[in-house]
Amino acid sequence: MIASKGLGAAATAAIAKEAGVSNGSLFVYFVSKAALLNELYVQLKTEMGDAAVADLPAAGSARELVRHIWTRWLRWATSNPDKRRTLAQLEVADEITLESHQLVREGQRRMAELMERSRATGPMKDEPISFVLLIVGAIADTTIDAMIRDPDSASARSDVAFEAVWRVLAG
Amino acid sequence: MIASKGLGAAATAAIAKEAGVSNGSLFVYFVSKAALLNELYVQLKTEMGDAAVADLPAAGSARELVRHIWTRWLRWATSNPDKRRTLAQLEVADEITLESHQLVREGQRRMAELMERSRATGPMKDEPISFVLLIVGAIADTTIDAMIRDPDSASARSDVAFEAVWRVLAG
Amino acid sequence: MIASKGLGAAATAAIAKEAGVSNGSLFVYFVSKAALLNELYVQLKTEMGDAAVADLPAAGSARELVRHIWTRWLRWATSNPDKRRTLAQLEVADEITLESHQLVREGQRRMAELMERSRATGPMKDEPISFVLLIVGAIADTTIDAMIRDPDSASARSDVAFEAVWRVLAG
Amino acid sequence: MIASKGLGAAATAAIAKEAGVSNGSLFVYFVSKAALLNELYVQLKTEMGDAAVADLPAAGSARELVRHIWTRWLRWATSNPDKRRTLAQLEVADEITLESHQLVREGQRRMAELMERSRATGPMKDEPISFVLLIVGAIADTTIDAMIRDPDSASARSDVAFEAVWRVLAG
DNA sequence: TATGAATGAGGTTTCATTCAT
DNA sequence: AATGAATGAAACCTCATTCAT
Repeated sequence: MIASKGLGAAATAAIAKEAGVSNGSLFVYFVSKAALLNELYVQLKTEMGDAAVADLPAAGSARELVRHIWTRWLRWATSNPDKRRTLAQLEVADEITLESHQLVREGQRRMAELMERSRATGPMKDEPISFVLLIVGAIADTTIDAMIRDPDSASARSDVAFEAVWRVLAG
Repeated sequence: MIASKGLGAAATAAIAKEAGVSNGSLFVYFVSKAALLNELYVQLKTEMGDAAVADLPAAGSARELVRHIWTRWLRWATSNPDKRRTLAQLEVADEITLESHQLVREGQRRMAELMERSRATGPMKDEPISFVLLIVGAIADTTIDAMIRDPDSASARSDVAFEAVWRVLAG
Repeated sequence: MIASKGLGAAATAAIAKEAGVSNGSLFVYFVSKAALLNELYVQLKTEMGDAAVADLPAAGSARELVRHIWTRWLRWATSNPDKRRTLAQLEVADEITLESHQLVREGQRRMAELMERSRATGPMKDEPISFVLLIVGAIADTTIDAMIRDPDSASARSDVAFEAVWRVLAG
Repeated sequence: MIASKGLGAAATAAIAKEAGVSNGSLFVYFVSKAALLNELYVQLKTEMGDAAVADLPAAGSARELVRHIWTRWLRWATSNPDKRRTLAQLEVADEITLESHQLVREGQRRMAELMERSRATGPMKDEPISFVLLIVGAIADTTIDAMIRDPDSASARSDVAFEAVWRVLAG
């Protein structure tokens, strides 16, 4: 619902109906609409993070590992455009608390560690890792949007963007 | 108001009060709340674009010109954190029409031309210029946020991020 | 409320208060104010039509049957001056849709059939039945208003008006 | 404006614009919107009444005189459908004061006198003349509406309706 | 006298939340 | 635990009227 109509048009009554439960039941499980949104946000973000680091080989060069993550990340997003779009909306919603944002950052520690290795000797070696992660995330999101908008060039765009990311990280 | 409380909390009554006019007067000048937001969006975006390309020297290497833009751009954003935050909210608001987004894109043609020259021989030479612009914009926004969050390192962060952008564009 | 203050003064808030429910509850049962008015119109008009043809004897001359209807019709209207006044307002309200007007016409088919028989050999035999019905309705409404305005002469006026109607129909 | 959009959609601002004067000027000449509507009502009704009794021959049978009025009356209404429609709206508007309604009745004394002669020996001789006038007016309005709706049969309908009116009046 | 910007009360409608069943 | 009717605050918007110029 959020993906198609936007956050503003997602009334609790409509959400409950779509979920096949009654209006009141929604508030049995979520103390408020904000709580529901926060939980949804953390869950989607976690799912995305898990998808990105799934099947990560134990060994391999830093480039190979980042490439692995990059590919899974973008694949998840383009395979789940609704979830991706919902995430984009929730990311900037002011109902999402600081706690949720922090919780999510915890869940992406695995990815952070990998980035850490990749940029350790590169030109961004003195920046906070959180900043580096945000930069890479921003590029990824932009790439994903372009891929969804223009599926025919999706694969090529993903490759070019990965090279750009690698130049950012490793020079 | 939008900057501090978010778009959801910006009721027309509150906006009018803040502006020192009556509720009704607001609708004398803007046909609807959406119209107000769209006009605000276009105006802020135009102001930002103008600030970025102000005092652009007639000659100079592509790198110097992009550096010039980058500096002004980030300076405007960090000097006007409220406007920057408002813009970030409006960018994803669904009240903003396609027309406004297109109008804004027209206004940034100057920047687009410069980017065009910079990436013409680089690794992104075959991508649509709109995609390249979006990538650079995403990096800029992320950098701006970091600069506002941590003003002490703002200057250093801006420099490092510019180098990253240059690597993205020119290899 | 409509009867006493007019349609313009019947705010949904006032209607809800009068009905003993909250403002919001009104919109649980009626999708909009227009929907409420339309439903009210159809219901009142149906009630009036039903009252007019109630207890209609199976046999009898055309004149007797029309007289029967005339009497019941005027009795209903004078016994329910509020409903009658409301109906008069709704009849010309532009919130009432074409659908509602047509729906109402269906419901008065019984009356139409009787009129049909009455004017079949009279001077209006070549006019559309809808026109004949409207003429009779206009005379009835005018008579009802006069009866409400001056209750003492109500009975006499009803009789005289019926004779006039009969002259219109049957010559 | 009232004719086309209905009374509800005739805002003073729109009326002023249509009239080619400023918003404020309207209130220089009319103390309130209600005053404007009342004046319009009286004026239109007077115009209609005047049109009906224009060129009235000094002599002639009662039937001929009523026929004369009937013809002019319906001609005016069908030639000025906008005015007729406006009048229909104003007739039931609750902004129109009792004074205006009475004023109008004065203006129709000429017509009343004629009706008086026509029904003097007929079956409605004992009814108040105001009631008789209202009945005739109701039939006229219904006929006019039918004529506007179906211009092809307008002439025939006018004739048939006049005969009906005559039967009402003179038996 | 003419103007038109400013006003603010009032209208309809939405929706997160509650609570008796 | 599940329900869904009821709620009322708050949102957006309209418009008759005023008044300084």
